Amino acid sequence: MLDPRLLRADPHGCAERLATRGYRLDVERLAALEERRKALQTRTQELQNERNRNAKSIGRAKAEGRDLAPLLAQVEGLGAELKAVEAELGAVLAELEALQLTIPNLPHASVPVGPDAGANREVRRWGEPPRFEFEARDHVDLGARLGGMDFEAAARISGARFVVLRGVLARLQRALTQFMLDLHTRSHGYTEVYVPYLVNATSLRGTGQLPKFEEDLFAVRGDAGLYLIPTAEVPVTNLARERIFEPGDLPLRYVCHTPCFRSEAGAYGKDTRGMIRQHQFEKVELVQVVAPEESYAALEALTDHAEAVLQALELPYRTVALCTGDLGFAAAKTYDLEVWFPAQGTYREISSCSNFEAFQARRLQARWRNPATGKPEPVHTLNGSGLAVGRTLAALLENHQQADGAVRIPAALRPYLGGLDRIGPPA
RNA sequence: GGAGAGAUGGCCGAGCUGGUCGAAGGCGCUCCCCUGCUAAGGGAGUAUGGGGCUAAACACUCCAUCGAGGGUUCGAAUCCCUCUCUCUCCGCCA
Repeated sequence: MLDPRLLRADPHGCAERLATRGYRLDVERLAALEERRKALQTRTQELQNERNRNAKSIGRAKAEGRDLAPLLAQVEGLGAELKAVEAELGAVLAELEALQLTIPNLPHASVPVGPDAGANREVRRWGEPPRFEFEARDHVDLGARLGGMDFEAAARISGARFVVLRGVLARLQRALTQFMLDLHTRSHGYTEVYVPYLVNATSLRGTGQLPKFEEDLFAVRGDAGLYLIPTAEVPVTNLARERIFEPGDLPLRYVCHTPCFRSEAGAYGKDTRGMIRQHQFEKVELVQVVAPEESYAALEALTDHAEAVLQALELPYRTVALCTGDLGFAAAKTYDLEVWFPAQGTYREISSCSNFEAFQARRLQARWRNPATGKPEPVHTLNGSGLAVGRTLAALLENHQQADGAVRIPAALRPYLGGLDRIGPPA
């Protein structure tokens, strides 16, 4: 949610900045609603004030034993009028809120302006794409040869876009997860958290998945109104909801491993092969809650933390600053990390690191007491994948494959696999 | 799953035979005074969100909030209904 005061004070400025990300802000509609809101709210409060004063004078009169009839006659009709105005105000506020909840965040000034992914700006590259003396296999082939990556079994059990891992590949996924958690907790100052995988609608509204992106979510049957988490971002960021932090409490740095569930409605036909786009995948997520003036330094640091995983795993990647048109709904600025996939001969997203500024914090009512003003003000929130484990597994298989179909295990990961330095097809 | 109890400000805790209660009292915290150190004592202040006013802020003022939502009433922390959560006992269970 944008700052309602800013939206009121400078709607055209907001509209201009939102236009760079392809969102058209209906300034007239907003102004009309705002005008009605102001009139109705003022009127409501006047009537409430009148009611309160009347009630008090009746109370006094009763205490003094005076006749209440004339006073009661005086307030007749006031209640009905108040009720009517309140109802109208409620409707306008609901409409205003519904509109505000669907307005995306303002892009930061440093975000390159452009209509789509084509305008994204590469900021750096790390590592050399491997050159093979043979035809590079993709992770699906490699997985099949190694044994233990079974899409057919998953389809039988659940349907398309699931995978069953067995044996060394299941262990490899677990090893990757452990490695990432250890790196972030030991070297990057994050605290590991364990959180619910089912969350309520309020939590999803807080981080921005609702109301706009309900079709991407799996809702759980029954009347509890719960959803499967699409990312750990939701429960972890909601740790800050309805809280007021003291300056000394910040920054909060959390790392969390969870499965993620995405319905990916409408995405069928794209990236259908392999573990790249699944309904269920593992992810290690980094979340930070920081004082506003720290947030852009925190974004750089958080991105470095995610990059450190790729470097330790010796996976070539590039870092891309998303342009205004490619930015996610809630983000003010985003760096995507794209890892090299040899079989496709291209870089593909494996992490997305974003600063949401106060956009989520305002929806969450996540605040800190700014020592400069002494008042509660929204914090800034950030998150990034550190990393998506399924895609990391796929990238690792593909980048470290050998001519014989075996896969080299990078040194950093070996302690998590009992010292194994390669995994090969069963003898 | 069954039975019962409860949810009040940063914390504890009164109020709950409806009226001057946004809420006693205590603790904590902040500021001031006093005290030649530490201790003790006196005074003032100390919730959150929103509206109006303002170029903005301060100040001022109004509204809302006593778990959430609805209802009764001129008036609800107090009465009624629904929901959520917490605690105790029993059962079940990884």
